[in-house]
Amino acid sequence: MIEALKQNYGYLFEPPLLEEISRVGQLKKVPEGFQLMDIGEPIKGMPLILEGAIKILREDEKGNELVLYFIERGDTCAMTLSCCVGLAKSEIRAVAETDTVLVMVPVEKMESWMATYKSWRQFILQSYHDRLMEMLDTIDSIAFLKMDERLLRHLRDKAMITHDDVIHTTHQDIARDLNTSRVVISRLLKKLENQGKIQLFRNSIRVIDL
Amino acid sequence: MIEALKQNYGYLFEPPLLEEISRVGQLKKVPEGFQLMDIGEPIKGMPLILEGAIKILREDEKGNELVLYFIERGDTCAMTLSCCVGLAKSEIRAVAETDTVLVMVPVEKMESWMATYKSWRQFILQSYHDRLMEMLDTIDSIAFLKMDERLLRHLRDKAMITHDDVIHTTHQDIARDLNTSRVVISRLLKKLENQGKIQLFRNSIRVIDL
DNA sequence: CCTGCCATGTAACCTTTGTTACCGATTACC
DNA sequence: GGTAATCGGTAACAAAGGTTACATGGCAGG
Repeated sequence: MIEALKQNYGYLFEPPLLEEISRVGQLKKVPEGFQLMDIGEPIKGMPLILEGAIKILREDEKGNELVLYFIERGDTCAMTLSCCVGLAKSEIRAVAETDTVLVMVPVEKMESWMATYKSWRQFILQSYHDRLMEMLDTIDSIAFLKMDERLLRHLRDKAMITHDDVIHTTHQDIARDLNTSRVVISRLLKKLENQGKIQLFRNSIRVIDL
Repeated sequence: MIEALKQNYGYLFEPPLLEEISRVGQLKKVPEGFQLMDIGEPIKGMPLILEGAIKILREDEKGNELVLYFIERGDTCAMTLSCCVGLAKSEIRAVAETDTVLVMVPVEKMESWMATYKSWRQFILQSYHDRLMEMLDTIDSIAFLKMDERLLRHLRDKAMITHDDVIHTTHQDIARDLNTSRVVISRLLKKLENQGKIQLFRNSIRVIDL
């Protein structure tokens, strides 16, 4: 584990911190689709991603969902940090977007490392910053964009995250991610295909206009 | 200034920190409507609010606006913190919602106080947490609610912030805050009035259903 | 007191998005 | 191979929200 940590976080953390992380952290490998955390669940630990990507979702009382953003290798989930400060239950759902390897760090360490390690402090602040900016992006999308542009943006994000211009998904799944209906997504996808921006297949979509 | 600081932040900060703030901070009184910060502007300092309230807005390239949230006495703007970490320019606009008194702290102090004062560290983390939660609220509103519910929520927020169930504003202003058109707002306000939830006057609205 | 601006109300119409229904094609599974 | 479930295309319609246009009435400033 220490090697993988060094590889992904070596440029961020000083050696003693890396060592501490590898001592108290718990390595976890999860398959695509695995739910790492749900709304209302108590926060057990804080994830440091070594490989893969995680999709962060919000849900309302009626079960409507919305993707907030993705986190990738080198990232952590600021929402988790955040919950350690205030209430101890999660406000979001986290689902592995691809097969993912991560280290879970117990939440108790957070505060103490904040005092001890400057690099940890900076990492936490940087994470908060990154997540706030992603939230702003999300707000921009849903507040200012029409569904077709949101859809294209979502497809680009997914292509980016998986490092693959072919996205393996269904119209129904996309509809859930964007909190709309399958029919709307099919309609708009067909339009985007006619505009030459994507290419449609059964169970997959190629993004041309990246 | 030190008295006002003590009154609003005394329960948060230890005396030496309060003293440092009052030494390096700059007291500022601004009238309602005053623009404290704009998008793209470099961040000069970090505001600690002593009295009043500030409206935080987002704008896209086409000039469409959207209110993100309000900050009040005892709050600071995490977006400002955030910008100190990454880029030094603001992603948001800040406008005084009421007459407001605040202390501007130079951004250089942020990092050093983080190492020195535990209470500062906790305050910063708590602020980040609060702001993330407000952003989640905003996302919930625009993603899951219809315009009439968003409108009612906005009116309640404004009433809360000003501690007054009579809101002094115009339909046009509300439309700008919610990124929609005046006609839509007038239509929905009339509907809310017919439902007995509000009462309409020229240049003001009384919120009944708080 | 007159004039012009601003705030509001309302009608008519259009666009975008959501809903329901039904179809054929593909795939998984027995 | 047959059958049920899933996936995607499409039509028809409904609802929400955005746009344009115009009327009324208050109010400020001359």
